[in-house]
Amino acid sequence: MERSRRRHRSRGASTIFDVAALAGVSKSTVSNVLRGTGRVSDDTREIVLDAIERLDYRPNTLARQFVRQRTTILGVVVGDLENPFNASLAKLIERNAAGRGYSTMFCDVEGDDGHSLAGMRLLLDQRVAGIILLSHYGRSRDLEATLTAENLPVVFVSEREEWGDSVCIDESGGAVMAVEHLIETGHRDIAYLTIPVLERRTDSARYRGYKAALRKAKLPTRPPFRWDPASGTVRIGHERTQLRQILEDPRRPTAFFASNDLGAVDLLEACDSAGLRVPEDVSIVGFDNVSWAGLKRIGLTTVAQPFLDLAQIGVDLVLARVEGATSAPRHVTIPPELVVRSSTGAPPGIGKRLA
Amino acid sequence: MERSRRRHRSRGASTIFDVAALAGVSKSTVSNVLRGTGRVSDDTREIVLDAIERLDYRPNTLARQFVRQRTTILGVVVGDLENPFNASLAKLIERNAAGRGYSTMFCDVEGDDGHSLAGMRLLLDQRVAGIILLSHYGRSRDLEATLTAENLPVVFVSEREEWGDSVCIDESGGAVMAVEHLIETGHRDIAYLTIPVLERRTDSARYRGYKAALRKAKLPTRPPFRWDPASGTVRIGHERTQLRQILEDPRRPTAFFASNDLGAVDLLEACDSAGLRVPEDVSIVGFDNVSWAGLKRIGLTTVAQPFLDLAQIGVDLVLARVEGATSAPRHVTIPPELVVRSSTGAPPGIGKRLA
DNA sequence: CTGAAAGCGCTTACAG
DNA sequence: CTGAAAGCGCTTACAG
Repeated sequence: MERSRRRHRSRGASTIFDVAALAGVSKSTVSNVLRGTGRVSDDTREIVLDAIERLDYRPNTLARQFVRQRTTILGVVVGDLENPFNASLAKLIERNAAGRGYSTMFCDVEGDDGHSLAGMRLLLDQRVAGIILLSHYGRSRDLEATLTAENLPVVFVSEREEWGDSVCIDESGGAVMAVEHLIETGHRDIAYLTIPVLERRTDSARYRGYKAALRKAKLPTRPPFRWDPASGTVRIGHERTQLRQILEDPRRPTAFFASNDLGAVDLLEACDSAGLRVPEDVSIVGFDNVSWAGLKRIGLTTVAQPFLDLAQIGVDLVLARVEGATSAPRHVTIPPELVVRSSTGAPPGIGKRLA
Repeated sequence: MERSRRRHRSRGASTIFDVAALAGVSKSTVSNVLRGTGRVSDDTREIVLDAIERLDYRPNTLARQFVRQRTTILGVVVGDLENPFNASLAKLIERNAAGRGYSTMFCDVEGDDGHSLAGMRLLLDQRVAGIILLSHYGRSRDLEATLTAENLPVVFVSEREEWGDSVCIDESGGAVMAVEHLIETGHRDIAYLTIPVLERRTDSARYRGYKAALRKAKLPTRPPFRWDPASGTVRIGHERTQLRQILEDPRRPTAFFASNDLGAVDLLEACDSAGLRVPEDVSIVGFDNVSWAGLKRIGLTTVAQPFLDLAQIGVDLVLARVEGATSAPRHVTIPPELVVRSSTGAPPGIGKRLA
């Protein structure tokens, strides 16, 4: 009777009930076999597995997720999926998660907060098992409140916040590598140039590395050049000026360490249009090694983030917690790598001297 | 009694039961209010809505999806999420879907088929409401079988297959625009150059446009140059040669229409290293207008795909079907747009004549 | 217009 | 080791 009622289901996929009936056991036993709960005799297991195969049975994920009130979905919150840095990371995260049986649900929280929050709600309503945050641009307050309230595993990738796990490169160490490369190439006047999209904390760490490297070499540091490429304005301390003016000033730095590749390529273009040659007149180092940094026409020397490691460790961290770990937040730091290309070279003075 | 049993739930979120109790009505009525099923008196509705608000009740999505055996999740299958073309589209699709209350689940099916199929299984097991396919690189056979078996709404974005809805630009029309631009600039010997990643059908359409434009102008066409940038080999008909040789041959085409931007930028670099100036010696047009095509150092003239329209129409099409439409497959074509930058100019002969 | 009841396909104590 | 039963939080005919 129960059987006949059930048959008006649209899709004829078999259920745990069918398997139990065919195997001549109870649903509980089938369930135990399915979940590998040990207390099933080998004979019974055989019979059940056989029935499963004969019926081509696959457990209904929706039912399982419902009864467990937890899914095998990972939520990925990302500032801008189109940004090549995020796109590279997103892809690898998806691959890693899929390899471990988890689906990946994305939420692009760029732009206005209303949309972002609505998007986050969708993610939370779907009861994702955990959340991976990529460059969420710091609206961390609300997030923290919401996510800790839900008691959801959270990992920051390429970013660090104390209230969740995190994996990122040694940011200031990477900056040191960048600046030391410039110093070795002969530069003595190096500026740090940063753009608004960069997360504040990341920005400070990179600037810290910049200062450390110069101090170690007993060279002067400059305050950060805060550039808004859209308007062309640069803020240095309390002073405001145009990038153009800086570039046209003969006392300009001979090299720029840009806080990320997007800023670096914008600077590259600004140099081009100011008639400055890179690297003959100005050297530029970027940060991230986004996918187009290696285009020959760009040839950006940059600090590479090991995307594969970031993605893998990020997924590991969040899944460990999803699957039960309850340690204090773990913070993993991995080493960056300098990639030297054609945007750096000896400063003009040295160049002449050598010639 | 039922009440007390229920209270060992971990999260104290209120359920439809709580709302019903507080409002003094049945769960059915609450459900009717929630789903806007019309047969509820205004008074009752008021009371229920009030209770919902007081309890900060939000329906349990997992339960709803389970009982309906359908989710509000859209699956996006993509060849390579890191590819800037796909990344742009993916982002906009996510934004559009979220705006309409649907979450987006990604599956990157790049590379080996085993992983791809496993990824697809995850998507299907999650009972996504519909599927959006972006450049899935043609392993269409299995896909069609699987997806039609599941009777799932499917839309192809920037691609066309008869067995699902689709939205794409007028591919051959775009190619005509590209080639006519070259003709107008003075070129008489134009080649079509294509790379392996391009989907076959797209490739043919673009080549068709190439031929049409040249024939209309009564200019000679060439067979497609099939280039594999990895090896450097070009296949033209049955002949095999190296791109380098083609470029060094004085009888080389004065302009290349590359089948997409990735191929175009590779060609640009090949020209650079062969000592050919672009556009003085060789003109290049790409296709897609990926995010970095506009970098000044690249400056690729290209046929732009209107990403926003593609994403929006794609989501519209699949959701229409998700929400009940049952028409025959619909195929939407939208116009492309030529973006002229610095990679095209007059051919060498004309240049001299003008000088 | 409203409510009682069955059902979706699993998991999870609990008995035996 | 195995099974009967309750329960997860909704939706959906069906009666009234």
